Amino acid sequence: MSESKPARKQQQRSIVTQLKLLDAAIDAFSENGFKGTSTRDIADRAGVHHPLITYHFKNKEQLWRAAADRIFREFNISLVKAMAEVPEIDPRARAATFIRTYVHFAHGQPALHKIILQESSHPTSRLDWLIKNHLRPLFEEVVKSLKELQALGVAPPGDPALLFNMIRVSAGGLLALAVEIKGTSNLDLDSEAALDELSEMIIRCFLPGEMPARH
Amino acid sequence: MSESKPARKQQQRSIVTQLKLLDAAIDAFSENGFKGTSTRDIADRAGVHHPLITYHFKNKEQLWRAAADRIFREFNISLVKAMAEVPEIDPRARAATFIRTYVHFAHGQPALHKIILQESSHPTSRLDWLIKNHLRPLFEEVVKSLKELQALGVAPPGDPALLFNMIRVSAGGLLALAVEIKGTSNLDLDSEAALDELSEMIIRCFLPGEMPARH
DNA sequence: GTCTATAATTAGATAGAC
DNA sequence: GTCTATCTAATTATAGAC
Repeated sequence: MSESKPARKQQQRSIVTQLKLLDAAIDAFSENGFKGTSTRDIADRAGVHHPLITYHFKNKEQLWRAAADRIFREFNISLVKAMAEVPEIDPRARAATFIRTYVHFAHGQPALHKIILQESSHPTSRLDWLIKNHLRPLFEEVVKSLKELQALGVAPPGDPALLFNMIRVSAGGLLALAVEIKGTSNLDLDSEAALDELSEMIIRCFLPGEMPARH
Repeated sequence: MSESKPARKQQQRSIVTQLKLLDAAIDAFSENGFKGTSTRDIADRAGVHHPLITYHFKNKEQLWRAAADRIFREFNISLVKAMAEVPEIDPRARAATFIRTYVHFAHGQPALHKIILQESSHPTSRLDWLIKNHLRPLFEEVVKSLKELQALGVAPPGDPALLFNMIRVSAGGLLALAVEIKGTSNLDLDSEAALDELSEMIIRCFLPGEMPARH
C-alpha cells in the first residue's frame, strides 16, 4: 500500500506539533493565565506558526482544555501507579504515599496547581469545566480515605473537606510559590531532599496519630 | 484666602479618583494578573476615563505597585492593631492571634494572597520588588516567633521557613481558592463560623503542643 | 483635573496558496 | 499539513483641547 506510508508520516508530524503546542500552552497558561497569554506566545514557545493553533485545536479555549486534560491525565497515571504498590489495609501508608506522589508530581509539573490557581481567581466557565471533569472526581475519592483516617485517630478532627484542602495547598500550593519562597525564605524547593522534607512535614502536621494496632 | 478653597476641592477629587482606581486595580490584577488586565478594564471598573491612569500613576506598572502598597499597608495596620492586644509573654497566643488575623484579613481582602500568586507564577521584576518591600520584612519577623515556638515544643520540628509557608498557604492560599473549593468541596468559606473553623484547624495542625507551665 | 482623538502595537481568527 | 497574508478588534500610551 504505497499511499498509507505518507499518510502515517503526516499523522506522526501532526501529533508532534500538537504535543509541542500542548506543552507550550501549559507553560504559558500557568505563567500568565488564560487572559494573559496570547496564542502567538504559545505558538512561538512551541516553535510553530500561530495559525496552526486554530488548525489543531479550533481556538484558544479548546487548546486550554486540551492542555488541562493532559496535565490531569498524567497526574492520574502517576497516582494510580503509586497507589497500586501500597497495601489496601494500611490507610495511613496510603495517605502518606498519596502526599509524597502529589508533592513530587507537583514539583515536576507545577502547572497542576498553577492552572487551578489561575482559573480560581474568579468564576469562569473554564473553572466549572475543571471542577466537573477533574477536581470533583479526585476530591470525592480522597476525602473518603481522609474520613477513615479521622475515625482511626490518625488525622486531626474537623471538617474533612477543610483538612483535604489544607493538605492540598501545603503541597501543590506551596510548590506553586517556589519562585517567591526562594526569594523571601531563601528555601530551595528544587532538590529531592527538600521535597522529601516537605512531604514528611505535611505528614507530620496532618497525620500526627499512629495507626492503632490491629487485633 | 479665596484661592485655597477650589485648590483643596480639586485635591479631594483627585484623591477619590486615585482610591477608586486603586481598588479597581486590586480587583482586576488579582483576577487576571498583570499581563491579563488592561488599563481600560481598570478604568471601567473605577468608572473613570482611562487616560486618567497615566495622569495619576504614570503607567500600568506604577499603578500595580501602588495597588500592592495599599494592600500590604492595610494588612500591616490590621496586624499591628491585633498583636498589640496580646501579651508579649505568651508566644502561642500571639501566634494564634496572628493566624486568626491573617485568615480574617485574607477573607476580606483575598487580593493579599492572589497578587502574590499571580506574580509568583514566574520570575518578574514586580515579584522582586514585592519580596524586597513587603514579603521579606514580614517573613523575617514571623519566622523568629516560629523558631521560639518550636523550641518550646508548641510547633512541630522541622525547617521553620517551611513551616511558615505551610501555615501561610493553609490560610491565605486556601482562601484564594474559595471559588474553586465551593465548587469541588461544597465548602462555603464566606461565613464567620467557617473562618473560625479554618483558623482553629490551622492552630490545631501547626501548633499542636501546649505551652509549658512557667515556674 | 478632565476629556477627545489618535498613534503604534498586539490580539484572535480566517482565507486561500502551496 | 503548512505557510503567508490579512481582517477586525483591543491594547498601552500620548498629544492637546477645554
